[in-house]
Amino acid sequence: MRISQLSAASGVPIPTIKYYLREGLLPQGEQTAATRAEYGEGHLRRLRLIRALLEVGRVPVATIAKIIAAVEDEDMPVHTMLGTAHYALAAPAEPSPGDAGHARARERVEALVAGLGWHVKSDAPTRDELAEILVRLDQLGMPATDEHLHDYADVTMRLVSEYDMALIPFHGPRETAVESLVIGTVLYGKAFDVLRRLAQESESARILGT
Amino acid sequence: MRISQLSAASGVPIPTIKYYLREGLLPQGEQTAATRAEYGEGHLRRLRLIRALLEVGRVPVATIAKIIAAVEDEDMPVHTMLGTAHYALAAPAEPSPGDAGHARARERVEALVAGLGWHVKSDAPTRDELAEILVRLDQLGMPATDEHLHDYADVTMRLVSEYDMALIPFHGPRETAVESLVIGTVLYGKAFDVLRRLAQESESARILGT
DNA sequence: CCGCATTGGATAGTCACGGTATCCAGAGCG
DNA sequence: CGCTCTGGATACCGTGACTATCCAATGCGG
Repeated sequence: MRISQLSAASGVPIPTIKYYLREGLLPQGEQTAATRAEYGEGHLRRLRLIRALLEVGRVPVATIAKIIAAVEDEDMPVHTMLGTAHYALAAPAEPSPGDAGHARARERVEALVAGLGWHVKSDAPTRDELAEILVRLDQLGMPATDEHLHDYADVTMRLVSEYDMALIPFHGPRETAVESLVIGTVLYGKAFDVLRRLAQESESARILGT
Repeated sequence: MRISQLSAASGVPIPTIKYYLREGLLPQGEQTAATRAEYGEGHLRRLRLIRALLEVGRVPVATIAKIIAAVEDEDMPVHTMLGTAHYALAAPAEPSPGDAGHARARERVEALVAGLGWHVKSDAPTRDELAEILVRLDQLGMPATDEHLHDYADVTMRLVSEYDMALIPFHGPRETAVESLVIGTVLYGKAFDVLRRLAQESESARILGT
């Protein structure tokens, strides 16, 4: 498959494919001559993953590049690779950590994670991310209660272990494992978000009786 | 409170506050002289809301402006205002709707919503948003099962009605109602997302035995 | 075997977004 | 009475994700 066919099959313009090649999101095609390269099914599949992450997940190109780099580093053990990919998907750290409110919120997060018995690294950026949200909710006068958080967390864990993680072939090829993880995190995460908004509309309509 | 104090109290630079005033995110202060205006608690509160939506929710400035405009249009009934605000938070429509895959996915969404007995307007953008995600999952070879979607939906509805909607003062002042709705949608939505990623890390660690 | 479209590769330009920076003239405070 | 602050207007900037242009080397169709 030449680049024009890859473009036609994926719906992605040629200049954009070249851009992805430059940024390392797509592996180079197999060179057949100085000015000719061949692309395969893997490229098409990768392209679909990239577009889904960009358009549905709004994941920055630079973040996708980091994940791809981890996949392609054959020396990296699978669990390290998955951890790298996972953390890359966290929201970039806000400048806020450093004040007193954040430190207090951070402690609430520690207590929550410990209380649930979850195995989360103590330097996981996700912890700060959650703490930051708690700070904002406090500032806005709608603090989250411990009960609320616990209930959310319990439900989340059940769904994650029942569906999302069950789909991941941890012991298959590196690329497939990371693909499943990323799809589980980003696309199913988004699906959940949309379902939430659908449920909100429905409840709102019911309450207001429209 | 003058603009410099508002800036100091909120941590938002003066030029940025002026920018928000220009964009209509923040109401004008009360003019006390040709070159002097007074800002109040409401402005500070509004600023905190704006920053939370921007920084945590990554909601575009233009979207926030639309929501504010609906709040300030006193002629608009509360349920219309809430609907406007809610739809503004949906992801901007992708160019994809129009092909066969999307139409089929859209039918699955109709069936799901109908099966759940939810009251969601038939032209809600949220429906297309969910359909689009289903299309991507199919293309990526990880289609969502009906059981999966149903389970996600049931859980979501329980949490939404038990917590998110319970917090909204539907019959209070317009501004407060929309604020609660938006916070419920955006900030709690984000909190859920982060909890999901925490749960995934924990499960992944458990399975890989690290 | 020739000519013109296609290819890979490199470089530069574009557009949207969310701010920043600069300027200005009129207050007001010390 | 001068120095700072204010509101208002306009112009500029940095990032991110492309998109356009050029170029020389193919290579296929006739």
